[in-house]
Amino acid sequence: MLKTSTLCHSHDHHKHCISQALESAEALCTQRGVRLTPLRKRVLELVWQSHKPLGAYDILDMLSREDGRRAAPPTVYRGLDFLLENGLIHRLASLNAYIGCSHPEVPHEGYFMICKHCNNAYELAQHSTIDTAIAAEAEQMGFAVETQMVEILGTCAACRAAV
Amino acid sequence: MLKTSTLCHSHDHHKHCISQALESAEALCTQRGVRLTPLRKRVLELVWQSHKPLGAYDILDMLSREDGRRAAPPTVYRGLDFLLENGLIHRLASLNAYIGCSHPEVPHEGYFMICKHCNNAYELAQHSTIDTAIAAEAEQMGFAVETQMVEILGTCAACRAAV
DNA sequence: GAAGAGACGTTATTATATTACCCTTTACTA
DNA sequence: TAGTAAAGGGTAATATAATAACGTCTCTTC
Repeated sequence: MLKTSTLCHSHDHHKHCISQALESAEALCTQRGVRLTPLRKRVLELVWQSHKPLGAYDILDMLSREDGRRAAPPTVYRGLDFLLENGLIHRLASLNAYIGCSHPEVPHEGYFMICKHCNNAYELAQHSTIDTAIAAEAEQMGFAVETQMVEILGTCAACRAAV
Repeated sequence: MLKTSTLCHSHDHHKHCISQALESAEALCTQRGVRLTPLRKRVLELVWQSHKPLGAYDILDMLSREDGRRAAPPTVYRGLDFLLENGLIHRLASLNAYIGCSHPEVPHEGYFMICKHCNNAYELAQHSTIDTAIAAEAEQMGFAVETQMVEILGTCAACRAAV
């Protein structure tokens, strides 16, 4: 039942990946009656340009470079907040970083395996056994779950092989 | 199989709890040949004074108040680093906060349920079903786990009852 | 076209964490 | 027991992450 976000193996695939994400973001926003403004779209695009988690200030630098003038933090954080609220990206608390969500249609928490070597973050599918386990433990404690943070750091299969 | 850290229900119990923690910290450090210096001990004590996660700058303020003079950040962070390395406290990434570990004898990752209302953090026992689930998923991906971060935010049983 | 809401620019500030430098204390070893 | 290396910790400065407060512009809606 394990499913990871599809990683891109080529430049073309990656481009496809980004445009796919933007397209479905547009559709979702339209459907929900919220506005995917140019700024928000640009932030989303920047986040997707890497499959690796990106810091807010990284995005800020990219924006600034594009524009010439220096963008200010609230500009980026507003974009990120909107995208988070709409489930289009996830925040990785352990890295203070943000990453595109591969399945924004269904609101969900992100479970991640993060490789310390290549920095890729693999999003685990919802309804994994982890999900079940957490729900069960919470139930047992009488704890009402609101937000979950599951971030596993280590070495991915590819990097282990590459030693 | 669920076990939470014992919460203190009275002032006396709490005092007992702190001295217990300090005692076992002393023992562990001696056994490991590392030094639980006065500063480190003081930081540990401050962390334990609350069962709620405490920010580094909260600790800094407490230290400063005790001393009269203003302590500087590295003072606290060095203490926290030592305590983290020796498994005497855990760091909660989602809150940028630190909390005493109730079972420092066995090195382990912390799994936490954090109540948004009372701010208590309940540490789940190792070998919980969550543990098993994560190991299984990692295994399946060929991912070598190093560090885990499981932080569940919500409302604890006591606070739910208290509505 | 006036009122109100939403988006975003701008400046400043707060919160969290680290670096670099230097001196003292501790522990080891000859 | 003197010499020395390593560890501990004070201090100032800086880096990184996030928010607050306020103003303006552009829509919609009446």
